[in-house]
Amino acid sequence: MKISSKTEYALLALIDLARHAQGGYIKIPDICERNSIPRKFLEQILITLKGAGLVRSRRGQDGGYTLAGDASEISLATVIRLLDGPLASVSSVSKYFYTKTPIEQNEKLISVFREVRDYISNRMESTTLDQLI
Amino acid sequence: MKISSKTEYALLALIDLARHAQGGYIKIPDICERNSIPRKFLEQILITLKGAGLVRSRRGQDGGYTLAGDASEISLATVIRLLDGPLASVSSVSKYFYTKTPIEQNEKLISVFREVRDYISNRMESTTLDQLI
DNA sequence: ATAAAGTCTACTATGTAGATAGACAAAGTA
DNA sequence: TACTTTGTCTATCTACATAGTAGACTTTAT
Repeated sequence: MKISSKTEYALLALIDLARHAQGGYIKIPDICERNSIPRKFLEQILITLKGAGLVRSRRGQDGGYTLAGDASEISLATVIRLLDGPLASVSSVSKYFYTKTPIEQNEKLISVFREVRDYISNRMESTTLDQLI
Repeated sequence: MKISSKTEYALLALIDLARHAQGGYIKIPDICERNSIPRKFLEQILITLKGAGLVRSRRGQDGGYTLAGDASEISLATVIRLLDGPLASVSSVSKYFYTKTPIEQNEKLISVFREVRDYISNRMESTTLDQLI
């Protein structure tokens, strides 16, 4: 029922990039310092973000990171799913969602959690980076 | 962002007890069988529930468990908090909730998560066992 | 060439989830 | 009283995830 610090750092880093979008490529140490993120940890996170096409990078002097597209195209849901996996809030919700629910499972209980999951999903899907600058 | 199976089992067990409220004390093996819960695991969970005053127990022949009060007095929130801890969905939300938010923290980001946490909280607080039978 | 970046691979520590095992205690029943 | 049936307590275990750290390597601008 919580978000990992990996995801939290990823979001802070992306927002940092969005804020400094005009400044060209932003260096890892700058992002780290402004957001209190451990350097080596952020490196890994950025590589994941790059793999997903959310950011671009350049090496060497004047290198660094920058958003690959517009901040309005990146939702919280995208980032969370990338780093933390599915948003489901109870294991059965995702496990049995597409199959028949076992008789033992409580339909009403499942539906409460499904409702919560849908709310979270909508909220995260509809919030984009540009709204967080 | 998910509920542990411990909590899931606890809820299933409590609902089971609520369903069989007329039948006096319900035995652990019966609950296990009806809900596919590992026996020794459920034992521990029930002891926690008992410690919190949600259920009562009796040993020996005709022993077992029963709800301590009315099913309408037990909310999902109570059970989840008891077994999984706070409902907060991002570490900073609970960590900094009562203190000054560090400048590095993104106010808007925090408020999105706070909003989600509040929604979950309300939903879980207002859903009680008797609605799940 | 060289310095300043990012990149890749590996490792480690710590905690938590999800159990399992077995001795023990109480309560009812013959 | 002895026995059986139930819950209770304590200890232990394995697997995996989280949250990082270390260091050698590669690319690029000057």
